[in-house]
Amino acid sequence: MAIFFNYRLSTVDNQLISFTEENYLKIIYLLTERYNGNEVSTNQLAEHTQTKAASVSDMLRKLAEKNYINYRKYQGVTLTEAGEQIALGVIRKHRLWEVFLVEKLGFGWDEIHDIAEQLEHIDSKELTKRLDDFLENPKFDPHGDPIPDAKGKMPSVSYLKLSEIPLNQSVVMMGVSVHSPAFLQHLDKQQITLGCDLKVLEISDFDKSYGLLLNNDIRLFVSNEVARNLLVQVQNS
Amino acid sequence: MAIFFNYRLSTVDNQLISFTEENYLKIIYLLTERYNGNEVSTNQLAEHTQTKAASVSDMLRKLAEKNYINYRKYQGVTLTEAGEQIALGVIRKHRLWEVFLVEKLGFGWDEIHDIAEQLEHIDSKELTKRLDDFLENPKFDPHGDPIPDAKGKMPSVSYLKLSEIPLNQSVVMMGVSVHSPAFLQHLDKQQITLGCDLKVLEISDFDKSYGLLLNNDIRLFVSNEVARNLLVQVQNS
DNA sequence: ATATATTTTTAGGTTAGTCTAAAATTTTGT
DNA sequence: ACAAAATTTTAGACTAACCTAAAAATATAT
Repeated sequence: MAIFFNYRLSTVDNQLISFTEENYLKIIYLLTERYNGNEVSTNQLAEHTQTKAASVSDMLRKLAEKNYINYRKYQGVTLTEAGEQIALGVIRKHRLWEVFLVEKLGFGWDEIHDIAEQLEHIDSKELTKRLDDFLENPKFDPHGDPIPDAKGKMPSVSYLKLSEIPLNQSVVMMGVSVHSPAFLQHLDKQQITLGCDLKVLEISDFDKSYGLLLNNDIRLFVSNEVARNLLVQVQNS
Repeated sequence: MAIFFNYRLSTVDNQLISFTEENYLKIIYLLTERYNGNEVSTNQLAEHTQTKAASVSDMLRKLAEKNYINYRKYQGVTLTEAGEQIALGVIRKHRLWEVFLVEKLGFGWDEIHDIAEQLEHIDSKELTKRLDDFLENPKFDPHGDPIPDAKGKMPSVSYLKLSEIPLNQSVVMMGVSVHSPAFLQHLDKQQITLGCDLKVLEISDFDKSYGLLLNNDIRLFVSNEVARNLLVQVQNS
């Protein structure tokens, strides 16, 4: 009765949990967050897990049995406290490894997602702790996403979309709501980086694109789609 | 037909290969090395994979079909060139991550094995390359084992057991042939570390234990078993 | 040299996580 | 408000990797 190395003990309840289960819980957390706490649907999960709805249904039954999710048939799911703790543990590891990849190994922010998807499942409390210290306890990952703390608490952030900011209001770029390499590389090309200063000077009547002032210096236009996926904060005095 | 994340493309032949298959190939490599190129038996593999002989037989059939091993029923196995390349890739990652854990995160050499067993399966050529550079291209891991190069070549080393060294011959401690935490901690307590100087002053008639001079300074006795598992090299002039 | 012991393989079964096809439920549009 | 469309679940199958029990092959010991 060998215990496979893709099974590990959850820190929450000492049950065995697999890579696959961890992945589902992580995705449920992120989708719940994205849709303001609403239930996540089977089809959404199928899309994000790259499987079929039927497979998701099976897994939801299993996760519900283990009390990681609240599940009423046909009504979508939310995480229980136990499920959320597991999800946050995985997300913490994912984001810490992303910091490692960028800060220590010199990867670009567009290259790290797939590697972090693997590293997030490495199971060692001590490793996570030491990695966190080695990185000097970062609070945000290279995309500006907050890193949950060791106790399983996600810091709350209050970012706004650039598209919601009034004209001529100076803001700081804090994050992105899309992580695709194409989007991130597109930002790189225009030197839009985390921490840069942005000001919306105009919104074009023609195509709703945004005329920006970057770092009080450079004028450029970005598409409406870009503006909706840039997360910013008003200058803290 | 989702492709699981515990399957990845082998660099050798573009076939899909699982964690489990990688593990078998790694273990076959290490056992073949330990027993001077002799075939590895089903029972040996069962012991090291923590499974039953019947399960090993199944896997051997599968690995033989994929041409990773040379397998004649009842006669044990050796690796093919393709199998060896995969094994060396895994061992390279294992040993690089061990260096990382000790040199960058401050783990003890007795604490790293289980974590490296997980990290060795992370699949990213670029990550391995950058990690290697970050660690300044180490040639040996924290136990003194040589690290295969990126081309899949294992450096040859010529270590001798301390138990094979003539009396009063000064040698340098280069490695250990057992990696158990208990053994490594035992060495720590006596300050026997990689790179230290050793000289056998006497072998006790009473219990065949070894009287040593450590760093031309400290006298101590170690058991015969310890002496047989210390790998050393005669001072290179 | 042959009987006995050991090792290895085969046969038949289990579980996790996937699939397709069909049935059940919910949502949408008029 | 009900028919049609969309979503979700169930039923039945498949594969990888494991298991136990039994059969086959090899090694050992007198």
